[in-house]
Amino acid sequence: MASGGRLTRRFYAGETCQVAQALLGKVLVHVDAGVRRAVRLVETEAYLGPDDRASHARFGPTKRAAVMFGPPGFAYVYLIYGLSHCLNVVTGAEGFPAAVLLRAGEPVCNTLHSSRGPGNLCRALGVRRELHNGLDLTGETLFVEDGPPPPERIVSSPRVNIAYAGEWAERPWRYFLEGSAFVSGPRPRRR
DNA sequence: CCAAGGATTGGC
DNA sequence: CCAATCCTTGGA
Repeated sequence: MASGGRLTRRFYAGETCQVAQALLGKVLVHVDAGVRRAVRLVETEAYLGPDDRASHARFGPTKRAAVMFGPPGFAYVYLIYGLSHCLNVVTGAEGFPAAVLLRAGEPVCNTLHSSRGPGNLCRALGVRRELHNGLDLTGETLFVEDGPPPPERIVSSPRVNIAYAGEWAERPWRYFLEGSAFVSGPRPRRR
């Protein structure tokens, strides 16, 4: 596909951990009332399947998590701690609940705020649950643009703030670009 | 119906 | 370190 074009549903339908890594270096865009707000993604996390004890899908297709059970390429946006919105992209096959949490990006254009951390990333782009949850990411409002592979090395680590998930907390399903100053939380040297 | 707690953040 | 703040979930 042409570099710079929007990612297709086929892209999001891929295996979740691969999609999480493939999103790094790509550009997340929100066309906000005609204003293009964008960041280059530098940190993601995979939430994989109904058995993942860290995933919102662990309780089944509840009202909140229903989007994760739907087709790939849609936005799952939720409110956490009554304060922060978090943006995920639904991945994998329809019926299998999986998503990639977009945790941080480096500012590209018209950002409203720091984009370091999942709540901040949403604030930077003007993404909110009431506006964007369930939105089709192959549309023209909120989408990710394809591009060349990032020059930085991709590093993995356990996911952040999911200690409650028992042994699932150990899975190295957090991915980020090594050396990026825009990555949130703990930054291991390498893996 | 009610209690508990969270895929976070920013301030002390 | 810890409170903010509200929504979601599970259990009575």
